[in-house]
Amino acid sequence: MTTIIDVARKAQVSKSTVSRVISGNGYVSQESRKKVLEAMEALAYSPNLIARNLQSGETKTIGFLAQGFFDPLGVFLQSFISIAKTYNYYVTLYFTDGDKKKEIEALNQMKYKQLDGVLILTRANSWDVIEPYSIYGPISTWHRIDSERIYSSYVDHYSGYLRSLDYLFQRGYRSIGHVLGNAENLNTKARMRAITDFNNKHQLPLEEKWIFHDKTRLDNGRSIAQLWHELPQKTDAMAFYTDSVAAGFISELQTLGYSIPEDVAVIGFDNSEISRLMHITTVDYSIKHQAENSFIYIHNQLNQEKISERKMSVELIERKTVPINQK
Amino acid sequence: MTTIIDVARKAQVSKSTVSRVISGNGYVSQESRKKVLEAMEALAYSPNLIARNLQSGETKTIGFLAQGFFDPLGVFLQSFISIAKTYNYYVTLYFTDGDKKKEIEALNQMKYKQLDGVLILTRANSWDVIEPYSIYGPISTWHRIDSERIYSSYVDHYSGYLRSLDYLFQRGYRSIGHVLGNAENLNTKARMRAITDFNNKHQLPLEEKWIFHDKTRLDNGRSIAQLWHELPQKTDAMAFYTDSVAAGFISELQTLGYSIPEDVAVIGFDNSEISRLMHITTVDYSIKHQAENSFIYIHNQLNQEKISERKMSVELIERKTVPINQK
DNA sequence: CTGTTAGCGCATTCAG
DNA sequence: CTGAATGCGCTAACAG
Repeated sequence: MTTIIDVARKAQVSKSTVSRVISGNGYVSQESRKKVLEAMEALAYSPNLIARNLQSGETKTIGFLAQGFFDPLGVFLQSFISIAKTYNYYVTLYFTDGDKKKEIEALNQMKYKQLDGVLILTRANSWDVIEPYSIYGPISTWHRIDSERIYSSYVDHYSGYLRSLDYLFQRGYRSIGHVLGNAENLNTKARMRAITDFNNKHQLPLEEKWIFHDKTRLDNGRSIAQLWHELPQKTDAMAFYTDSVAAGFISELQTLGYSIPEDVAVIGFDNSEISRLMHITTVDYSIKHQAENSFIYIHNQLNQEKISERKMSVELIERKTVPINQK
Repeated sequence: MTTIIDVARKAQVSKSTVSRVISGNGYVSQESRKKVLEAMEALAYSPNLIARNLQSGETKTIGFLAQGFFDPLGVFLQSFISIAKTYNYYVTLYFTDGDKKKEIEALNQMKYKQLDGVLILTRANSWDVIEPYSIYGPISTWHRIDSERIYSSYVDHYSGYLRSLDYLFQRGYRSIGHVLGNAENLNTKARMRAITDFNNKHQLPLEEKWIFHDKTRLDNGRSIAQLWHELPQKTDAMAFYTDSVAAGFISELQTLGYSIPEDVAVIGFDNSEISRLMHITTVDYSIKHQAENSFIYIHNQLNQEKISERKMSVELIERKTVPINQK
């Protein structure tokens, strides 16, 4: 392996001079520069970034934590990596499988100086446990949390969900079921408020048994389909907190012999690829921008030059799973 | 930041002793060990991994290169990360967007000592360009290539595809269209051979216009649906090289007013989540095992202790898009 | 069993 | 404009 010293020797200069031409810091005469460049070329020299990292104290890499693979992750990840690359950051992935220890290990990589910052897509530990790690480096997430120390690129799920419900109402649906995420999640709470306000506005009763909590997300809505199937009095529409779960719900109901949307209308959330493929009406809230903002926060904490945040937006995407109600 | 020296000072020993208790190499008396452990605790010391990496010359991280996000990537990635973690490796992701320069940059990270090895899921450059980088570290891929220097965890696409075609034949289909990947890809060539042999065996004519090459993969089969729609004489079945393209094909045909499988039967490949959701009959060839084998190769190149490879298998998954042909 | 010494490869003072 | 010296934090070889 050729090092800076080999280059220096070959170019007949000191290694500091070589270092200067590589980094571009400091003055170097044309002549010296030329000699160094030639020597580098001749020796096929390439810098050892570990050494540079040790010196600078940073690795230019950001950890991306998620429990595992689920649908919106793809879009988020791709946008995140893309913007990170633009600003010369790398992204390393940690799947925790919901294991708290694994998550802590990943968080600790900041302490060990392996990671400059961390993005949490889906967490395993409670925020109280995670928060203290922010002393080792910036942490951001797309979940809605109230914290001074963790950035949240959340969108307004209250109004987003209300948008879905109003749309169902306009199209003639009155008995609406809800599939929400983990009850402790603030996004879920925002949706719960939307449900309450929606029911009050339209004088609809709140049916507790029509609210489902999909805690695991693992079976992608299949179990929810079973529960719906066993419902004595079925809803004529179902609103979901995420497309992949809506997709699994539809898929399973079809297996059980139902037709969608004839037997039940479905509205998703995320506008992910699966919703496009399965013609599911959904809500787009720009995961891309969220990913970018999450990165921007981390970047701005780490660097002097600041990037400005992207604007968020929410949009309803009409497809085929919410026709006008004929019943 | 507290370093090994602070700990040594506090514990009243030399830094080598501290290093010994951390790494577990060499002998340390109970007494010294105890003092060191206490000091570490008291100072909340944690090792700087960059320094360790500089010393060892490796980073324990593997680059995962892909053009961008597409369906089977999720399963592959998850399995890959999972096994990598088991052997204490990290995975950093590089999306090339099909840009050759970006891919080279990523490959160069091995030269810069930032990456110990590289997995290529989908490439941008030709293999001839990629191969020389193997001098900097092990490279593996799931594509089928003939190379001494790049490992290929491919499965036998010839027999896998023949399996699909025989299944279609058994179920009564005689006019079969094919959607294949890039024509230069060896997997594609294997499938072409399967088509030829299949046609010969059953005395079916080879219809060139029924063979489609999906070069981009970007629109997920939508354009193929258009082409099929414009076919003067339509096939009664379509076989695909990957599920996501089959899914897009179905989705687009539905938009055009067709019914699947009534108007055309569809068989996919990969057994990915999307095929399960959309009830697409497909072939499972254990992406998980491929991911594991890809990692195992890299690991074995890098380490003394060898892990043994996983066995591969191919299995047909019957779902709803290939009913018995009634026509 | 332990301390001293010498690097790993590079960047950055500080003189000159 | 350039070289010598120092250090980033840790590991490993070598004496003792």
